[in-house]
Amino acid sequence: MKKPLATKYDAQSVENGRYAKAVEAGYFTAGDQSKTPFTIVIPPPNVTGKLHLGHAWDTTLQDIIARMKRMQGFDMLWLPGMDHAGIATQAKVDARLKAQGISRYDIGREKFLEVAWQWKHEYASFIRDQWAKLGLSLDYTRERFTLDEGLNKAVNRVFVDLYKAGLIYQGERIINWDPQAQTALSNIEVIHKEVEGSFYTFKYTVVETGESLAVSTTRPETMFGDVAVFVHPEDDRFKHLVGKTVINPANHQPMPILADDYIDREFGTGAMKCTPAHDPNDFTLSEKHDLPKVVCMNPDGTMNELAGDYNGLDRFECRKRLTQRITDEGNTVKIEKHIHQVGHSERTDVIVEPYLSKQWFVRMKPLAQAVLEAAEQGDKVEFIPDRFEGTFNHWLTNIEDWCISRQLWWGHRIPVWTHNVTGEQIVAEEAPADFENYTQDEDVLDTWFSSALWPFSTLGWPEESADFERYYPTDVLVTGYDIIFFWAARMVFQARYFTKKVPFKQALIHGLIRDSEGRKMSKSLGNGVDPMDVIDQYGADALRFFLTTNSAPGLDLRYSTEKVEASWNFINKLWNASRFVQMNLPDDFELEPVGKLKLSAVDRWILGRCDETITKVTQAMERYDFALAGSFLYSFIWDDYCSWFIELSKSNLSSSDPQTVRASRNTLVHVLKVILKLVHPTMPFASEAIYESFFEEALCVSSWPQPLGLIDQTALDETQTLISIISEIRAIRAEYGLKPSQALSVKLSMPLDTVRRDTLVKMVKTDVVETLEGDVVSRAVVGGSLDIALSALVDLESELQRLGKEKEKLLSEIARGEGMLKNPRFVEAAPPQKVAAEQAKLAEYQRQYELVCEQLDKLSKSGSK
RNA sequence: GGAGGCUUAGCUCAGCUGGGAGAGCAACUGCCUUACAAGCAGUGGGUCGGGGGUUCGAUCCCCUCAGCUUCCACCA
Repeated sequence: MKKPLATKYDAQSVENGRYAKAVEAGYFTAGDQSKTPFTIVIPPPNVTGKLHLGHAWDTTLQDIIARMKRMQGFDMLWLPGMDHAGIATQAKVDARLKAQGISRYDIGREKFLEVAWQWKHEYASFIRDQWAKLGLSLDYTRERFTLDEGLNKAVNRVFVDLYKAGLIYQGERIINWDPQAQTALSNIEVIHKEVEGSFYTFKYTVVETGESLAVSTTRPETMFGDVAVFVHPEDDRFKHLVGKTVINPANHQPMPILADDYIDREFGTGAMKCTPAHDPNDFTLSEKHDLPKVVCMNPDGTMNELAGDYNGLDRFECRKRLTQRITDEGNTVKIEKHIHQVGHSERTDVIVEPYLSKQWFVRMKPLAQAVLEAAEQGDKVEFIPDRFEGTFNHWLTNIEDWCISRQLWWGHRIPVWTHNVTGEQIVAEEAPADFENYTQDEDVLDTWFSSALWPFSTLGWPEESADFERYYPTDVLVTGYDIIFFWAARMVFQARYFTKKVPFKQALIHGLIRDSEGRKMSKSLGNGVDPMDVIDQYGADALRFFLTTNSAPGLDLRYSTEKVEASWNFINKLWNASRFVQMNLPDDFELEPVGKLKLSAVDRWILGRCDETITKVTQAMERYDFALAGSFLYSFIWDDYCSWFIELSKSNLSSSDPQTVRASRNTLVHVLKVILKLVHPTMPFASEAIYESFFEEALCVSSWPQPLGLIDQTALDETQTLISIISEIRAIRAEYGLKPSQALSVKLSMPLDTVRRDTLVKMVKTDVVETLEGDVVSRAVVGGSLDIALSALVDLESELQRLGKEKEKLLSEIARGEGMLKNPRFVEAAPPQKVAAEQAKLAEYQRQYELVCEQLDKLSKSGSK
């Protein structure tokens, strides 16, 4: 024995210090060229804060795969890293500066970036601490950051190549503008929320005729940017007005009435104001009709000089005052309540302003098309569950150009330089030699632009890199369905274009973690659970087991303290079972191959169950169905190993035959060893701690278990009979209120070898006799029946009642079985095994039925005596 | 307006390609049996959301209705 196990399972003491040792030993470092590589890149967490339960879930899934693959003999690379999270981090750093009374403009770009890097170092170290507490088997020798030098090279290469291929362009278009962060956003960074607003209808006076035209809007403040009013060309109400002029009630300026069949006659008043610089549809319309594009707001969401009196006023305040003024002037027709979807910034949550602005875009159609075409050829990512492939394809099919420039400082600076004098624009990976004559584009790229390159940029691309050659494409990506669009899809099209491959062969998609009432965990609700608190209380293993065995693939998971506790109980159970085994071994015990020992029936039985478990668990885990694997392990460990095998072994362990003792000890240890290997990926700390109290080698780099193939049906049947007898005796005791301490005598219809007989006596205080005096009660058990003297049970009436019920039940079972087997269409159509199984069941029911009838007969006679 | 998911025991959820409904927790009964009382042994509890269909057979496949939920979408 190597080290005795503590008498109590204490997660803290089991986990503390264990991780650092494994990292130092290099167990998680990839690179063994003799093995087949298996690669996972971590979805890089943002350096904005602490990891939440969602991260814990996501990374635990990856760790389980990594640990299993490593044990299965793969050269496992799990590459860690973090994301600079442009807008989010910049907002955090801004907030930190603000707390010191400084704005980023006070200190300037360079100084600001220093502060941001400082922030990054702090949070990176928090995150590494949390990874360690979770026990993630990451290869830190390859850790990357989305803003590090190598990744910057990759970003520049990609930008320049796409630009040269005409797939990146600069254009003046309507983009989603975040007036708080003062930056452009991509479409998916806009969250649409239902908002109750107003639907304003105002009177526009037609100059030529003096009549008034009613026009509706939800955003009156944009009226300062109006350039026309549109009606449908076929709309009889307005046909006569087309070509005439109306007065905009906001600024009293004249503008034309135009016709376009884009207008929906049914909607609103049928007349629409056109604001090209503040609405994407109006923009399109203005292009078609060659109208000016008038911007009436400043980047910070205040009105500009075009708003006259409202110059400098916040857009919403302007809306209020303008509406009041128009009403005062008698030009308001009506104001109705209106529930509609309004875009909010994902990061700052302010209402996004559609805004005309010059930005950089990625032309998405060709890139998406290439992915879809390759997929049709079968070269595609396998999504698990597969329904997410539909989500993914739908998005790619309906994709819009991607706005990639951000008016931020924290990020990859756009590699475009403009000559200070000539205005010549250079797009290049490196600054021009005479860079002092040029000015680099002030903007940075969307964070997701660099994240999209993560699976290959982290491996050294675009340099010739051994890691890239060996570990790319990666094997599986694990991520939540919420970032399929943001991240997974973008990695796929960038990889398709630049590496001609999918970046990962499989994508394992999981759901979102919710609170115990099914609500999303969020800061505003204050219902978030910090994984570190859970670990402090129950240990990382309990958290990991809970997270990964309590959900179906792709579905959300509700956090539940009770279930974490149940997970803890399970680990505790395993701990105690291990202690039992250890207590029954001599100090100099060395595990022998069990195949050569004098195995008892129960030894062989558990070895057979163990083989089965290895196969089922391995299969489930390879399909990433950890919930199923978990339930197999749970019942094998708790029910088969602890409740039955350990209990049944107690008599063998105290046997007078040294060979029986030896076989029993070795089987206990052998199966425990297998169990520890199988649970290790899910509960690395406790399994490793227990393992090292038995064996020298480190569990995490030991080999995955294989079935022994020693199963023989006889041993299984023999033990099943024993189990059945014990269960029946327990049930009888419970039914008749007999004390467990009260000895019973039973007569069996089948022979029982000495070993099993000893076990029976020891476990249920029951003697096996050849003959019983007086009336007996018979019960069917596996492989035969057992008799007990009626006198021992006292209560004849109860037994008769029970037999009556039993008879009813058996009759209905027999009727069902016969009905099925007499149906020629079942016998012909059903698979032969199924038919055979039904026949066997029927025979067994019939056997039991006869036994019950016999009993009833006998007992009712004796009752009437 | 499109697309997905969910509806199974009091609660939270499993149920793999259709072949007699399961787990954890909760409840009830009895046990300190020296690995574990955070435990052991035993028990009860479900017309698998409603209705139709396919099938010898449906929790599972198809249609339909209802409720909950998520994502996508430019309706002024």
